[in-house]
This record gives sequence, structure tokens and C-alpha cells, in this order.
Amino acid sequence: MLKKPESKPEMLYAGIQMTRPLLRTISNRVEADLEGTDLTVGQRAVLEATLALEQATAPQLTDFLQLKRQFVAKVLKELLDKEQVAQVSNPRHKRSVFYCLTPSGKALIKKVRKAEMKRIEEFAKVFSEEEVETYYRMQCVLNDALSKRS
Amino acid sequence: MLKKPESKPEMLYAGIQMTRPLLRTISNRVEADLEGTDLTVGQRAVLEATLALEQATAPQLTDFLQLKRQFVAKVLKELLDKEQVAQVSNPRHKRSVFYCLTPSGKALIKKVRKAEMKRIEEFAKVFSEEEVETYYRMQCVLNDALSKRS
DNA sequence: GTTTTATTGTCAATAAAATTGACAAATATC
DNA sequence: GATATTTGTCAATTTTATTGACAATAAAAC
Repeated sequence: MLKKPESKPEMLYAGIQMTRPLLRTISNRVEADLEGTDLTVGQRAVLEATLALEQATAPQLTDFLQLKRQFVAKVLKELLDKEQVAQVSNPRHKRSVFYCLTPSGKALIKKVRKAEMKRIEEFAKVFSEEEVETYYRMQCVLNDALSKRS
Repeated sequence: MLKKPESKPEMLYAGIQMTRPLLRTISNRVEADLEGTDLTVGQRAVLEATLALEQATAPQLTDFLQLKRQFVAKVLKELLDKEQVAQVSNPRHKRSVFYCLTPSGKALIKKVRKAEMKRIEEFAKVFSEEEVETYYRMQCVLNDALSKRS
């Protein structure tokens, strides 16, 4: 159905292009895991980011997630209400505090991740260590490079 | 900031996880290219899919894009109004016609792609042929596998 | 060949995700 | 110290996508 791209840049472009439908299929899958957790996609993303960064201010989470600060703030508030994240005072800034996961928030995001990990393990088998390593590295580099400068 | 995942499944999971922020950074970038073209993200996606499939029914586009048929139909209608896609009668189905790009639609999506390709070329330089090939293949396999069954 | 089931198109209502605008408070820069 | 930038907060809006409902067509079952 789809012809394979011929040049290296074309192939990279095609691979990147695939990100949108891929995210769509992932989201559809992930939805099931979120069901019963009372989490929205946004909340899940912020929990994930907070887990990854361990402790972060709202602007740091905003950078990480590439979203608008107002949206992140709204989600953080929801998570605060649910006591899944907590504030830690920031000596360097009076208003801009740190956020970290509460025990229950940490348990929740870990549970969600674990369920998904189980599925991913199936796919990991299909690829070699090197392939997965390349994939991971390229995702990191692309994300990094594209989020910086013009 | 982020510690590298240790096991193969973890690394694959982390790579996949990165899809969301990556798409976000890509979208931010892509926005600029869409500016002045009067295209929405949905329209762009459908044009892209129609280019890739050359000729496709609405259900085929729906499968490809992993969206709901109603949404695809709405976007197709918009593109028909703008004369960027055209209908071709389908001998196998009275109602479900084929869609293909009009010359102007084809020119438009190719122009958008070209602008983006220019940026991607920079990144392609950074990676080897094998790395790009692996990346492309993994994106294909993941997208394929995740969109089917279970 | 007829009945039943699934697919497809269409219209409408709704929801989710994210952006934008505006303003005040805190911080950083000069 | 004055000015510019960052950050938090409240509100309105937009974009994207889903869901529900119903009729027309096609496919499957019988």
C-alpha cells in the first residue's frame, strides 16, 4: 500500500510523519489503562513528567511537556485536589514552588505504567537491543533538537 | 535530568512514551508551515493520507489515520469544498466513492511537505543510514501492531 | 432469494485538550 | 532603582475529536 521512501531524509521524514497516527493508536490503547483510574490524559502526562523529573516547578513541567503554562497549571491544580501531587517550597522562588508525587500519586502512575509495560514487553521481544537503543536515542535527539531554537 | 532506562522493554517504553511530547514539538514546528495555507491539522492529515494511499475510500482513510469516520468525513467535505480532493466513482460501492488529490491539492500538500523536508534534512545528516532505517521500520511496526487486535 | 447483520454516509450534540487574553505578583536584568 | 521578564491565576475561546442517531447500501447467513 505504502511505498518505502527512497532517500535517507525521506525515510526520516516518513518516520516522523508517522508520529501522529502512532500517537493516535497509542492513545486509543492507553485509554483502556486509564479507565477506572479517574485520570485524564493531561493528568496522566503531568504525573508521568513529575515521576520522570522527580521534582519540578510548573515552568519545568511546561518545558518538558511542551504545553502552555496555563494548561499545566490547571492540571496541577486538579492533581493537587486529588492529592496525587504535593507542593514543596522552593527556596529560590516564593511563588513558583516544586511539585512532587505523593505516595498515592506515585502508586497510581506506577500502576498505569506497569499495565502498559506488560504490553510493550511483547514488542520489545520483536526488536534487538541495538534497534531499541537506536529508537530510544533518536526519539530523545529529535525531541530535544526540535524543541530548541528555530 | 532523565536517567536512561535500564532494560530493553523499559527503553522501548520510554521511547514510545516520548511520542506525545515529540508530537507536540513537531506540531509546534509544523504550525508555521501550515500558516498561510489555510489548512487545519485535520485537513493536512487527510491530504497526507490521500497522497500516501494515492486513492482511497473514506473508510480506508479512517483506518490509516486511526480517526473516527465522522471526523474524516467532515474533513473530506471541507477539502471537497476547497477542491483539494475529488471523488472518483467506485465500481464496487455505490455510496462509498474513492477520493484522490486534485492538482491543486497535490501541489499544496507537496509544498507543505517540501518546507518540512528541508528542516528534516538537517537531522538526517546527524544519523546514519542504518539508524534512520531502524527508526522508520520500528515506527511502522509499532503503528501497525498497535492498531491491530487486542 | 430473502432475511439478517455489518458497513457507510450524514446530521447534530457533546466532550476533551489545548490555546489565547488579561492582569497582578515575583523575579531577573539593566 | 527602573524596566523587562517570568510566573500564577481566572476566564473565554478554539481546535480536535468523539459519540449518538438514523437511513442507505452492501455483505453474510440462511
